Amino acid sequence: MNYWLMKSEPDEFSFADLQRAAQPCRWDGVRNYQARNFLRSMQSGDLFLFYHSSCAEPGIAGVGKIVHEAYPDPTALDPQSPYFSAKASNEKNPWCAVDVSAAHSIARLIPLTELRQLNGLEALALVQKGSRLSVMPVTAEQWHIIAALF
DNA sequence: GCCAACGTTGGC
DNA sequence: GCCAACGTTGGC
Repeated sequence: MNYWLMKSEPDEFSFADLQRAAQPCRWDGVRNYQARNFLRSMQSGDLFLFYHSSCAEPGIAGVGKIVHEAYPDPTALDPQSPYFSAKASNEKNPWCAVDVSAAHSIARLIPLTELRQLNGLEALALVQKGSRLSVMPVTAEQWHIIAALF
């Protein structure tokens, strides 16, 4: 089983939204090749840290799990979608999505400022200067350091 | 709202 | 293939 971290703007889709959902939710709209490649590596059952970005309190809001591996992202083909991509066609869609559900809630949001202070997370792209990667792997070691705060 | 840093585009 | 210009991300 692998661990991941994925960012979402809570104004768009928050961890609470995922918890409220009756069914698995599609994690779509990823339009960066490096992030896309990580989506493709995901397996059903993997856990991920649900990170809130571009908001008043950036940080980890909860834990989700992957319930369906990567498949072509339909929003890339939808001209009405903000994630529409002229590069994509039915025959050849470079973008993909996964399905996720909430795994468990955590006692409090763990702020980015606190994550930056932890030892052992230096290699995590999230805390590296200038990094904008929205989907990234988390090692078991990194996961346990963070999970100790749940 | 500001701005640093990044990824992408497109001219050459 | 280089690189300047541009658009986007995302913390502050």
